[in-house]
Amino acid sequence: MVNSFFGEIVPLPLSTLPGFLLRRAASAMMAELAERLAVLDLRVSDATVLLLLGERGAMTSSEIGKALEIKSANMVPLLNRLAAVSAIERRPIDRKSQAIVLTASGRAALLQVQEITSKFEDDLLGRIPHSHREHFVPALLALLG
Amino acid sequence: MVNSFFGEIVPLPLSTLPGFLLRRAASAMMAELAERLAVLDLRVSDATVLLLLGERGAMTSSEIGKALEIKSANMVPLLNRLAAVSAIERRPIDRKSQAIVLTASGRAALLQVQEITSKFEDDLLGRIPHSHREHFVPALLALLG
DNA sequence: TATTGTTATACTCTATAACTATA
DNA sequence: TATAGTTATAGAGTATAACAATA
Repeated sequence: MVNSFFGEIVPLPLSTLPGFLLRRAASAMMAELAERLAVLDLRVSDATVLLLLGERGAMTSSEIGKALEIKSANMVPLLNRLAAVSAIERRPIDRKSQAIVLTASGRAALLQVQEITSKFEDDLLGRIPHSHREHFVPALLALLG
Repeated sequence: MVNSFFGEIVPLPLSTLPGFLLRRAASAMMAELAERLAVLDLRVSDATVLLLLGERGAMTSSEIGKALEIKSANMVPLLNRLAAVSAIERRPIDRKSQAIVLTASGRAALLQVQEITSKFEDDLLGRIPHSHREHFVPALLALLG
């Protein structure tokens, strides 16, 4: 046995702290989602923008940023990545604002993102026992309330 | 009304996705905890190490890293920060390993950390309606299972 | 005057590679 | 040979400040 100068390593330290568990669960979930989206060469944030545009239709960069809590300065490289693979286009609205719209290729990518994320969300919920499952989303919504 | 070229901004986009909500909730929670711990000039990860040492007693750096899922390379600056404020000491076990132990000052800091985190965890759970509250930790544990 | 989009920059967290000294 | 601790470094997310152009 290695690595036990001071006793056994228990699997989950600080496991009475909901905040600690919440952080761990989110971190593990994000890592798994990132891995699944990697086959599309998309980051989680990239895929989230595609999903948002699919849900809402065309939006400006600042609208996307407000919806997803991404600072406008950080929207620039994100949209540049999506534009670099021709998933989105910037179309002038006036001389100040521009619409971010999905291209045909972007809509095709969105379909794949939707397939991956809906499977992922099913798997995620599926790991929660039935008796607790229906309480999970309401609890998260309450925390965000 | 500003910022609505393309319609109303709804508060929570993609709100049917548990993974998205989990990420948001964890992010908001971490930001709030970081803010509360800032009065002690401690980062969340620093405070977590103090809590772990308080729970387990002396541990090696690699043991702490394994318990908290922190790579050994990233433990170095973390422990350096705690040592810089004299919260911990490195005590040689043999010529290869060293025990990380709380100093008197570290134990005093731990008491303040415990006060802040227990209040924080109470507040966190308190935001979840009674009918869902008891299901929250079991659901998170299931996700981490 | 406030907002949009942008550039530059910096900090935090996390990850890998490589190294030494030792078990 | 495997482990402990360390250094250096890089990627990713996130934050602020400042700016030009426009509403």
